[in-house]
Amino acid sequence: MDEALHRLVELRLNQVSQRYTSGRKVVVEALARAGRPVSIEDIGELAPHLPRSSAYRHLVDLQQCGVVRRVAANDDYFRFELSEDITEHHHHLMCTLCGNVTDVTPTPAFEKAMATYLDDLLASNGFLSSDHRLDFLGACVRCRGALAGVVREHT
Amino acid sequence: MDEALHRLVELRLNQVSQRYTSGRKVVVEALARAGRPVSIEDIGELAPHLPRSSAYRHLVDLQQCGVVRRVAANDDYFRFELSEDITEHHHHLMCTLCGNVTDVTPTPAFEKAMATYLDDLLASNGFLSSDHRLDFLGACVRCRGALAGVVREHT
DNA sequence: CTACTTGCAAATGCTTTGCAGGAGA
DNA sequence: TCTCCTGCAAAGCATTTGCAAGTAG
Repeated sequence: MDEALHRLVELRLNQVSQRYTSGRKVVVEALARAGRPVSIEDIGELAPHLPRSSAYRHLVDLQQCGVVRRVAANDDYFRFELSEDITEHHHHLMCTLCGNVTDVTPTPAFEKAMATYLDDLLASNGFLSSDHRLDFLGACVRCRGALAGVVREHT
Repeated sequence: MDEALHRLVELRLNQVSQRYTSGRKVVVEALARAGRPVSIEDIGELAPHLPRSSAYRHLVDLQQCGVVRRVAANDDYFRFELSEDITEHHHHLMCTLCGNVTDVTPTPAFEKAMATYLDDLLASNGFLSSDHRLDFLGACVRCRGALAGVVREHT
């Protein structure tokens, strides 16, 4: 299962004359295991022996060959995830309380509405979109639970 | 027209014991005139006499009182725009060729689909979203025209 | 007068890069 | 053996902050 992923990454790296080395593999595995956008900090924890400068460099290389996508979260740190043609198209739930990001897959009904909207944008603005990102900001279920506790105490 | 905006900003600043000074007014006017998310660089051009450190500080203050929202574009620079309760809810068209960002207002049909999707997210993930951002990445009409020219030349 | 503002210069901290040694094919 | 990769340390650069003078009310 992960074999297919590794082979795909190797192929894409080779296409730009680069090698799938152990350091790069570590990064890819960290992203695959996380299943959500991870920060450099996260990668530092998931791969303790990998120097930061190498992690940054691997991420740049993996972005250039289309394996990784950089995600701008609502805070000051970039996150990284496997690109959607490797995983699946998804949206992000960003908790503004704890900062964590979760993936969600859109419902068919919503995807249909999005497709229609894309057509509208091309017709009305001449804008041809190749990709989009939809991020929801709010409170995750954990933080909402914690908040409810606090509120209860104060009443 | 702009009078209402200025009064609103002054009110919000006063609520946190801050003053609506000329420097802050310059920033607000730059954002209002631009009508799209602007970078610090843009602000530097729109308000040449305002020091950067002051611009940054004003933006922080204006964010804290809910007048300004920071937008993470696809490149390395943050952009800033008036918050949606002052302007109107909108999405972004981000051109990956020239880097410019344009605002678009969603169609009623799409807004309806979005509302339904929000309900789904609460039901399925327990995530209560207070806000969302939808950015389209692609090629704007200008750049597409320029590209077409290049492609034509090469055939 | 007292509290908030502002400009300058210096600091901060994430991210990038030069370089020299190491490794894949 | 020729490229590409990697680690370290140093540099870059957008953004933040300390401080002292300025200003609003």
